[in-house]
Amino acid sequence: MLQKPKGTYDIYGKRSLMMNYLKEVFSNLIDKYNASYFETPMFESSELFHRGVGETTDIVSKETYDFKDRGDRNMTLRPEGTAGIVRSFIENKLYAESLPLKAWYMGPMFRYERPQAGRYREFYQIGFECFGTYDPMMDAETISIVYNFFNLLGLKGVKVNINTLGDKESREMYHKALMDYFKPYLNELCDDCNRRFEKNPLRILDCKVDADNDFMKCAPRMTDYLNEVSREHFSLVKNYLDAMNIDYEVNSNIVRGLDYYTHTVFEVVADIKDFGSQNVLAGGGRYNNLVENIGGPSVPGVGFAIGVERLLLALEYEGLDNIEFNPVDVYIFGASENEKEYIMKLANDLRGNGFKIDVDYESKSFKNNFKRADKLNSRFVIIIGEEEVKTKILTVKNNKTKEEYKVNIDELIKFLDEKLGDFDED
RNA sequence: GCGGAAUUGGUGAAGGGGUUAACACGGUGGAUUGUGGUUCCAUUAUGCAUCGGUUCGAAUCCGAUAUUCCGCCCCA
Repeated sequence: MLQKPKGTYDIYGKRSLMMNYLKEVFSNLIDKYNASYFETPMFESSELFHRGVGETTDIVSKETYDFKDRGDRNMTLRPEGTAGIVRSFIENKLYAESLPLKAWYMGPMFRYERPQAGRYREFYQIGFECFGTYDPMMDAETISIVYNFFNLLGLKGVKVNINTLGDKESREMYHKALMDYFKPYLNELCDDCNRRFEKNPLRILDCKVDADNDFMKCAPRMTDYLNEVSREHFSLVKNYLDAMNIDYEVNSNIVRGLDYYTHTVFEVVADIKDFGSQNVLAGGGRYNNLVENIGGPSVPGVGFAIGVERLLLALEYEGLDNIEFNPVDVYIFGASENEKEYIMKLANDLRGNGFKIDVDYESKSFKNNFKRADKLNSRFVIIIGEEEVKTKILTVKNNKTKEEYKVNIDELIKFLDEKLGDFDED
């Protein structure tokens, strides 16, 4: 049998309800921040990601879906959302408008990885980016959006971990200090860390293999290498988070795997046992050089991305996924084949007036139809027979209370409006 | 990219070489040709991820492949 590609999944049933629900909740929330919705292509020129995400990152060096199109152009399925939004920001010259500009998106991303629970090759992210301000207020606001979103969903035990990478100058100084420090210990470090030493010595700090070594505990700390500007920035971010009563912890091991971050970086983690690394529900940070690196003017940015599948897992784990299909307002069936025309017209009119209608297409038995009405959770059932067509008095049955009403066809819409109101109060 | 475990219907699953693949839920039809949700009856995998091999005989043993899950790496 043909099956879906490894690491992908189909969206239908409860999952589609949940995803629509998440998008709606987020959309409502983010509107309060005056952000606008973006959709950018799922594939872009490969160069964009090489320049944006970073040539040396794992994501670009070994996880992208690359292909040549029929015009022999190098294309890449987007592995994350930020680069595309930045490209759009530059290409549409949005920097010429009044800044800051806030953007949000939700869509599929693609990474060629070994799948696991909460980790797919095609996966969805909800993301946010803000361009045009260096002010730490925006760092704090960005974090607060994720925090508030998760709270809105009812998620408990959400933790915000923050760190600072400092500006370019601080980062280079720290980089050098780490290399100097670890150099003598190179043969004591694990193979992975030996690779990290060249590429990104920061990552050695959160290595699980070497964590117990004594020399790890005395390693130089970022905070000691921050220049005045970086230190001030970070301390203001913390002040603003405090002002909003957001719980956070400074965790100097948060480094992030994307090259573009400067200053604030953060992760929002769930507290679920056996989730392991999948506990990281969202991550983000500030990127003051990215827009320029991609070929735009020097405009700073901050943003985050939420992993939808992981969020869904966390919601399910905490029992916050009790969502059901909206019930049908009215189920209509006929006593015989002869009423089909009448039913088509009636259903069409009612749908046009905003009611959710389903009907019997197969002229099945009464029993069958009532069973179906129950299955659809239909609030009302209307049975059409010769008598009803002739007298224009319809039999409308409340499917919960079993009460039957005789309603003139002209009064039907008013009747349903009133009676359906009762249901909403439950 | 590396290491490990798993895979039986629409779903949850039992069976670990001997011929009708248990049980439960769900689906469909009926008992009940203008009134259902209970109950009862019937039906629902010539099929056990796929392809090969061993065997008189394979869901069961062996091999390869695919997928899923777990750990590592990395990330959302």
